Amino acid sequence: MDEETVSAEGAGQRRNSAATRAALLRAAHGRFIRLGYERTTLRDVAGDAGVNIALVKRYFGSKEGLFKAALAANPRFLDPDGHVPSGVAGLADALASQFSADAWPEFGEHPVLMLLRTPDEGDLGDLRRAALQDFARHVLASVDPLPDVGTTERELRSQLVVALGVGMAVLRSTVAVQPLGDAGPRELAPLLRLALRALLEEPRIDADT
Amino acid sequence: MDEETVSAEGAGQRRNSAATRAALLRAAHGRFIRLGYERTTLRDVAGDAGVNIALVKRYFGSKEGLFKAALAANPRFLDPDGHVPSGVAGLADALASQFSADAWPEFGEHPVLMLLRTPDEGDLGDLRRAALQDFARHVLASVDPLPDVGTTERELRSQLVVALGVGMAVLRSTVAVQPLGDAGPRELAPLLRLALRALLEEPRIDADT
DNA sequence: CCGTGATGTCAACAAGTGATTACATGGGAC
DNA sequence: GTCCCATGTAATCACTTGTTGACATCACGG
Repeated sequence: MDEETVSAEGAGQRRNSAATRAALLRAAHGRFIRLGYERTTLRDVAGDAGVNIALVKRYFGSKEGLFKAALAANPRFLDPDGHVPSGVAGLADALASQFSADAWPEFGEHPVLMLLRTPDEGDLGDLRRAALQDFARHVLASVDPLPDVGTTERELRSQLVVALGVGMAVLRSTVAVQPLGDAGPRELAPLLRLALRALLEEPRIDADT
Repeated sequence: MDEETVSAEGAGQRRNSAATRAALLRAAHGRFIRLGYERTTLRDVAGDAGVNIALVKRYFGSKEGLFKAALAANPRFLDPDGHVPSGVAGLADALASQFSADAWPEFGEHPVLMLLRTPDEGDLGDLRRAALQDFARHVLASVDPLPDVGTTERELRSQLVVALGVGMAVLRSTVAVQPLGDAGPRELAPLLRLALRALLEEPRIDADT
């Protein structure tokens, strides 16, 4: 892989624990997003950060501690600037821009991919489940509640929107299916508006075509 | 994990290369789907099949050969019985039944998950890209072509449908987000009809709400 | 200027991986 | 019955991984 992407030797400081820790965290964050937990090796992370591997233990205790720290530093979806988009159109625009090509250049891939490809064991599974449910909650908060729809179906609808986003991220990054892989917000947003308006604003279709 | 799930000692045959090969393949297929390529170890596969690990080399050459064989044995989506569903309603029903809980009991998870969590190196990436593009092609074949829509946008629309399916599989199996995780075809189908009708039959929304 | 704690380096370990080799054994051909 | 090859077994190799402890070195207060 490409090495020395981020280095701890930024300023003149030869020894700076905060900078070292930050470089390690940034390098790990990128690898966790692009490669997942298993395929990320501490030696590669330390190589990216330009730092000795033993410092992972010093600053994060273990690989799992490093992963949890990166997970805590993961950006929130749909409101990276702190504000929730309003209405289906705004939500579709936000999804389109965040899930299209060339978004998240600092990570190389969509940060939601960090939540997948994680061992199911222990509390890591709980952490990502919570993060994705939070994602769905943000979707729900962006639109007016549908009348005549129970809370369970409302959750289901919002989670289908999240599923659409997750699937887009996976197909774009991991598999690079075309033309979805290179699609930008201008091509995606109109279609996402279609799907989101149907999933979040239209009554269900029960019987026939 | 659970061991001895499938055994080569089915019949009285003490030595049967075909049975051994099949048991190995079935055990590997299940593990590849549930755990992905990396977390699947040949020792566990051989343990599941009740067979010595060296037989993997004999029958499949290597771990990658075993993976390719399992990938070739993967069921086709949307037409496991050979017939393509017709119309958006039929497509939604097929998606709902294949992507809801308790489908694919022989694998434990949705077979599409085998296509993800695969190293990008070499021809494995090409294989899964082809499989997913084939999936999208089946989606397109199930519906009447939209007038006034170019082929690129048509492909994009069908791939968004695939993204929805992939996202559902991921959220259901890997993350187990509720209520999507336990949703059955009866809850999913009406909502999928909404999304699919919008994505495949409605004209795009360009300007405002 | 020196000691003391923080910071970083080095070498090694145990566990687990896929791969490979030499050997044992069963069953059918003759 | 007796070869003989397909089939299966056991042991091991070379390698990578995360982890660890002992040691070196820098920074800074006294």
